[in-house]
Amino acid sequence: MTRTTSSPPIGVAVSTVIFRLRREADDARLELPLVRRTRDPHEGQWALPGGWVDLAENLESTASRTLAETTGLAPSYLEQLYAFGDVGRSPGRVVSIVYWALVREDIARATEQHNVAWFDATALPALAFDHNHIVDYALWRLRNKVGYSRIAHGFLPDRFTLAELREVYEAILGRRLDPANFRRQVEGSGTLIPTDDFRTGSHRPARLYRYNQDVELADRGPLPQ
Amino acid sequence: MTRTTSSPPIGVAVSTVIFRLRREADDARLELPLVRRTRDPHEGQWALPGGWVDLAENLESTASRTLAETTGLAPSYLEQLYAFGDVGRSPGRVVSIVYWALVREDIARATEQHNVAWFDATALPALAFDHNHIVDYALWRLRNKVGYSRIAHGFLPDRFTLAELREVYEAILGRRLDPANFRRQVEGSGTLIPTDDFRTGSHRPARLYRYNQDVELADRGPLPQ
DNA sequence: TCAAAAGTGTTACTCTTACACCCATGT
DNA sequence: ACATGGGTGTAAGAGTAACACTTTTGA
Repeated sequence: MTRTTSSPPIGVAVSTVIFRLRREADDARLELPLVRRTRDPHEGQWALPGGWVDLAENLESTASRTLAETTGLAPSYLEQLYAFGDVGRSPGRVVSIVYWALVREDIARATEQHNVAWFDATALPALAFDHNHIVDYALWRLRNKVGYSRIAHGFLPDRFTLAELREVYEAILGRRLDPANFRRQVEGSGTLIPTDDFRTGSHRPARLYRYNQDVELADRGPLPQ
Repeated sequence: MTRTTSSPPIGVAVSTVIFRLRREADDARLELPLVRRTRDPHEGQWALPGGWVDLAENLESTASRTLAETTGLAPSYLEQLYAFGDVGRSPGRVVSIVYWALVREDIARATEQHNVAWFDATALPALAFDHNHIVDYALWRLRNKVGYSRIAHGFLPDRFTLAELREVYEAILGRRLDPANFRRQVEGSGTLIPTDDFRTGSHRPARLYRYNQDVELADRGPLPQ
């Protein structure tokens, strides 16, 4: 198990699937940013943002850095997704550690960079490498995780109404939820703290809630790192 | 995002947490094989089996290979656990893609290799690198996964009694389960097919069951790769 | 016939789901 | 006043957990 440094090295890269929630007239949908490749392989095609891992940079730091470079934002949630390293997935043997992230910004901020565009996460074009596959897996993980953890709040500001929170769940899960039952479940979980303020809108004002920071509950296990 | 091949390369390794079930008088417990390191760093300490990834070898293949070299066995279950790549975890920057596996063998076969020993998974000595942490995470994942998938059968032969299956669950979860309720749950899931044979032992014979291969149910999502 | 595991029955309790209904506000 | 979303009540059904009970074998 000594490292024999003869053959050409394996490239280690990090890519990140970054989700944001785009609110529209009657519903909301998931979007993610893609970068147009300017060189081979797959020149001209859209790909996940990412980059090579610097020798003195942690994997998660690389994900945060490329995320900031692409969107100008800091993630409200960031987690490792999977390490993809099959021999044929890229010329010259590259192992990609893929992360997935949530960002809070709803409207496209100063994110208008060249060669970066946001796409509907459920209707993507043909991407470079195995990136379609990776996005599918990230979507599955997001939908799964929303069921047993509090990540939905990664899309929301500090204070929000129950209807806004429910809208996030509905966008992720792709189906409507009963407002009455949703309220009871989320109130019963103890993860929300009601504030004294209300969001006044077109009809009866709705109470604003914020997160209970103390409750790290059910975030599913010890962090691996 | 071009690969600048100036600095020394990042090493890419695979390690594997291999679980087996050791049956004893009244209960069963989880064990895993460790390898005694013969060089620095951490010479003399116990570590997870693993090795460098060959340039033409898939990550999962590397896990299978090192698993076979260590135990002489083929895994009945093999899944990626996590990619550990923090800067300080090993001298010289190494990214370890860690897998976890189940093997069927109950008794120690011809596994008696030099510098390889099996340890109680819940009472390990101080291991090399961050391997204690990795094992903890693998144990958490195993316990978690047994709740919603069929991996428990990775420890059992083709045909088995419900008591044997329950014993596996009890060893993994670390607590007793009600035989009556366990039977109903597992029978109701439709994953088991009863055979016409019975295991005759010290008391009333117990029916043998086998797996329903058709039901890939609830193995939780699309395979990432 | 007795101990012990195999297997069945029953009940209480929790959680989910569906949906009826009242409340409070802007227009 | 009324439409609309905020918020409460309630009851049926599914799933869980605890435990009493019957069955079948080897010793």
